[in-house]
Amino acid sequence: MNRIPLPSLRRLPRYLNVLENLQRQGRTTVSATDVADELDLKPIQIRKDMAFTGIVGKPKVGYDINELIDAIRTFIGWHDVTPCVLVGSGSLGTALLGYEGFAKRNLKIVAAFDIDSERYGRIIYGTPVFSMDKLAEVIERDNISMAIITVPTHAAQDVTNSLIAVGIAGIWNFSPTEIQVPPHVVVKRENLSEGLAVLFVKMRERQFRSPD
Amino acid sequence: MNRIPLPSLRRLPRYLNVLENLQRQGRTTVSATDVADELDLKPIQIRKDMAFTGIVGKPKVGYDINELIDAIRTFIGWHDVTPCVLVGSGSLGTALLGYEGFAKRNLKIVAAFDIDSERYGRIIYGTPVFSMDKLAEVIERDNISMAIITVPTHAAQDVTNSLIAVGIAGIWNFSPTEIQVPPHVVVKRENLSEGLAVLFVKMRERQFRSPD
DNA sequence: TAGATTGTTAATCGATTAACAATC
DNA sequence: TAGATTGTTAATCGATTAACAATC
Repeated sequence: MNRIPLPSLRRLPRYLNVLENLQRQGRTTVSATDVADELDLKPIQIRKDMAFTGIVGKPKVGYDINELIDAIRTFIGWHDVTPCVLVGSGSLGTALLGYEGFAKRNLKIVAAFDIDSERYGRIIYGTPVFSMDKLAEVIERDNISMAIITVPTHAAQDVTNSLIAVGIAGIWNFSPTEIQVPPHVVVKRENLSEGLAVLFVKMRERQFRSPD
Repeated sequence: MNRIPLPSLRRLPRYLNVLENLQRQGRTTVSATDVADELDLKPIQIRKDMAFTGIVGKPKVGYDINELIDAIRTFIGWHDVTPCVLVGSGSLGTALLGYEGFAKRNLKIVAAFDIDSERYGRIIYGTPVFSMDKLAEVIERDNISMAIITVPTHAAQDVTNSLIAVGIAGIWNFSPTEIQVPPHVVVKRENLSEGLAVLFVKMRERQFRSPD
């Protein structure tokens, strides 16, 4: 199977949400049309996307809902617990520490870090906050390969460098800065202003065009 | 000029960040190559994207940096102040109320709302929190057309319905739920699990492939 | 059995990249 | 002036959609 297209990959978690809702309602099978209706997409797109997870459906019946959920979770890597650290325990960092959705996806923030002595030593939503000089120790101890960055712009590159120095392989970057990393490190940007721009322009376009 | 492609639109705020940095350093002109190097993109893509904002550059010289910043900000709609409301003053809502980046883009959260009587009546980072039954009053008073939703999953659709009832045109949805809206309302989802899925799969792919 | 739904192969659509003439 | 950079037109690439045979 080929590498999954990025747009398809982004849709998988949405499918998962829909499927989990249906599962909770007691459904045992689901067709591409069922999912498509829920998300305003076309059934053919759902079938194509699902195929990347390796799931095989049954003509006339659809997909076994448990199998399908399992296939998506396995494909994304949400079946095993992934430990990670969070750097920057400000308001956004705190919000992420308290975000219940991560547990459902088996993401476990084992430790947070901050330079501010007012902040380290505390426990936020069950996660201990350490001073920055404990970073290497904790990451090595728990064999962590992923980090979340929620520090202010001016600190982002320094924090990134520290993380790279201790061997982090993936960074989820919530700071509104383009961090520079070597080619073997994966970065996912999460830049609020991108979403805001999309919303603004879509709203303007909606004003002047017929809604399709 | 045609409608801007979504990927191009998402890149504009990234260009803006780079340009503002260069402007702060005293630069007066910038070439597509300069921006491309900063973001690991190709110059031709930057030129194509910039053209959508209506900016015209000078061969050999590049773009006037002030003009270019202005063109992007005007195109997105970040030149005028946009007032909005935020519904759900939990940890994520609080983080957004404290996010300094919005001021730079002229987004002004004029009021927050919550059903919890422990929360309304307070002021968070300068923004007053009201009870939900004040929603219509505030939105009409300040002529608000945009809302941010940061409520838990189970409340998202109810809140959406209330917002639509009072005439909201655009919703920035941070709750991990697919909300249903009539066709004239624009929604921008901001679903953390999509980003997480992308990061996970990219990290796995990086392990098994040569880094290009 | 008949028809609904899958998965595959082909066609279309849209975004990115390349080529190059125009020009400050 | 010469060469670096723009903007346009064409080519390529990749994702979405359509068509349809296979089948539970």
